[in-house]
Amino acid sequence: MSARRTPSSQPDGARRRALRTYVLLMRASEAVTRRAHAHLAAEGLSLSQFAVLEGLLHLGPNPQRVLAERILRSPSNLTTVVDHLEERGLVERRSSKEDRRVRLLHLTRSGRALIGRIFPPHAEGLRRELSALAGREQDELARLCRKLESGEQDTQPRPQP
Amino acid sequence: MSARRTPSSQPDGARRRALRTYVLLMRASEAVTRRAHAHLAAEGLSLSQFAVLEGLLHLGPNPQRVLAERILRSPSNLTTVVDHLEERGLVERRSSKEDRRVRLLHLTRSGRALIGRIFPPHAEGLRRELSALAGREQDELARLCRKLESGEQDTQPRPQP
DNA sequence: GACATATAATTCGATATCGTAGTATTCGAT
DNA sequence: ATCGAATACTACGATATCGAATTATATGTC
Repeated sequence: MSARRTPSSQPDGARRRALRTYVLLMRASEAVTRRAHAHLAAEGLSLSQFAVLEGLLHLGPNPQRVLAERILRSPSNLTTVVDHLEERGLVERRSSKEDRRVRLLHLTRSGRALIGRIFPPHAEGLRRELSALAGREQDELARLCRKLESGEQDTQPRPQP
Repeated sequence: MSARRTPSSQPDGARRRALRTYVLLMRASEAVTRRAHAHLAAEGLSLSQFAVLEGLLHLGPNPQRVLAERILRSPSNLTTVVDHLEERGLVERRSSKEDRRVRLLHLTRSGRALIGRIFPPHAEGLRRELSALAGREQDELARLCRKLESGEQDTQPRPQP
């Protein structure tokens, strides 16, 4: 490969564009997150607490590690979050018989009732937020986000001067 | 009830699409953020501390309120973050003469040196992250994110049964 | 079977983060 | 000039969040 594909040697323009795109990505995700989760305060649930309950609702009982990965938080954070959920009687830790290192998280009856009650309006709120985009735009956004997350980059690591 | 514009009565499909799009949006923004800010640990800077320094570098001295809005954090959080930056001698609070409620934040000499040193490689790291997308794709992502942030929604607030 | 390594969860210490309440100051209406 | 509302910041208490170290258990190698 030799033919330059773009009128390159504009690393500065590329940086500016990347910076602008990144700022907008952050603002969008934070704005949607805040608006979509405003209703949680009324239940005394944090975002992470809600996400754990939601995960258990849709995945069934699972080790904390799995939930941590799903909600993009560290294992030590999950310990804290689950402590609080357990104090409120919304989840239970049960030791796994197959692997005794693992504590399987279960929804209690009351936890299931809570998340069952608040998840549908939550999903509706997200639908309303995302309705700023047409269906095709949402799909395009999803496609671009997948590429960004997987992070297949430009392999050339910049020429060292 | 009038002419239906889409083969509607598929609120569930719309919800599922919104949920999927939202999850991917969050995963992309968190993945890029984590990778792009990994270098901050070496400087002992948190993401917010870095963002405040960066804001001061590019905006000049400003009230904490302005920085708080810029980095999407609460005023009370800014107090904490600035406390730590001030302890390290990276920023200074100076009372404004025009409005004595305001504490203008300034970079100190050492703060300016630090952010001046680490910002360029940071911008380069972001460029590399975003290079997973072509320039036009970045612009399209930016456009979609702007629409999402401003949040012009479907005005119809769902029929109340 | 013993042992090094890997994994799941916890503990600990530090900072982040928010909401509420409080203080100082400014602004607007009278 | 005064007073009520708004604004900028801080104080405080609670939870979130992380990284590093720790404990318990599992797994692979010899």
